[in-house]
Amino acid sequence: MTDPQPADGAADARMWSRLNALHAQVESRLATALQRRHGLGLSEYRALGFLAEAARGELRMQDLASGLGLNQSSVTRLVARLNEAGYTYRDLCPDDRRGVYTVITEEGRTRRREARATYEETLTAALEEAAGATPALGALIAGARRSLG
Amino acid sequence: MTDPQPADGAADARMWSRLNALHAQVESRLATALQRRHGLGLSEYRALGFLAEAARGELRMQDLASGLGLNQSSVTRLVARLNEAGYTYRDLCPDDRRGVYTVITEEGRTRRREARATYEETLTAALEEAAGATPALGALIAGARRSLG
DNA sequence: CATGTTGTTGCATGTATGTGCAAGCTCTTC
DNA sequence: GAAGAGCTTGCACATACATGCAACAACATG
Repeated sequence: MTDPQPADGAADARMWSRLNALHAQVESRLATALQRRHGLGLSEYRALGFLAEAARGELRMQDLASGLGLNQSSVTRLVARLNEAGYTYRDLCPDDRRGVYTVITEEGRTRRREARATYEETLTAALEEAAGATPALGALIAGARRSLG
Repeated sequence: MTDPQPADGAADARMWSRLNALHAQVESRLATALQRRHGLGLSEYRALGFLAEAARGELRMQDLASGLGLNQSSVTRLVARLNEAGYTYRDLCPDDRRGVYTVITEEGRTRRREARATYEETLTAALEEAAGATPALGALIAGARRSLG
């Protein structure tokens, strides 16, 4: 089929600008809610999520980095914060002593479970609000739910 | 009409995660391209865009801040960088001496015009690539172009 | 084999930048 | 003046980039 809306630089820029505004607004609300209600940063919450869903609750730094879209040094410090909070601990890789596993603790799982409710409620509310405020965004969000939900 | 994909926390979270990955990847490519080819940060490029399209090429700090999604202090420093580069200059508000206008210079407009090509090409390329790599993202991007382009 | 060489991988650390928050300064308004 | 608005500055933090170190891998040489 022919593309009904072919790629166009200026149009893409306008579209991306809108998407950007939506992204910034939603992420900001998520960050504020998590920080205020659970003392967790957004990257920290997402890291706990990845760990909680990984096999045996552990991941190597590198896998965490790619999952979070952060670079390796950021993850080093992120995990240091999680360790200090008691949500994770380090475990050496037995077969490759260069490797380090970060393992989520029970306390970490609990924290994540609690925060998850906040995250999902805030997210849905923020999306609904944005959709209500701007019809075009409403269409976009509905489409995203259809294709990515 | 009934909503074909009603709001659902877990589904929204999955959707947002995907959107997030797309956002991070595209923004990162834009930032790298602008920095390497024009020595401009993403916020700086966007600030030049807002200024270039504003009436008389000038905006108050506050308006710039809300347009960029940054707070006042960040804009103070952002504008300081643009001023140092010669892309903007300050102009006092004649009727309210608390206010400060940031005005784009000819050099700033030129820089922005040059960088705009890079920005739009990189953006379209990144979107096409993401769309090609993940069918669901392709559908989302097509939908976004339809509703926001 | 054993050993040395070279290059790569996984992570940590130093440094710089961009940003947010809170306090402060100047100016306006009442 | 007192209160508030607009902007700047001091400080703290999260992140990116460059570098360093230790462990591994592949290969050559004896």
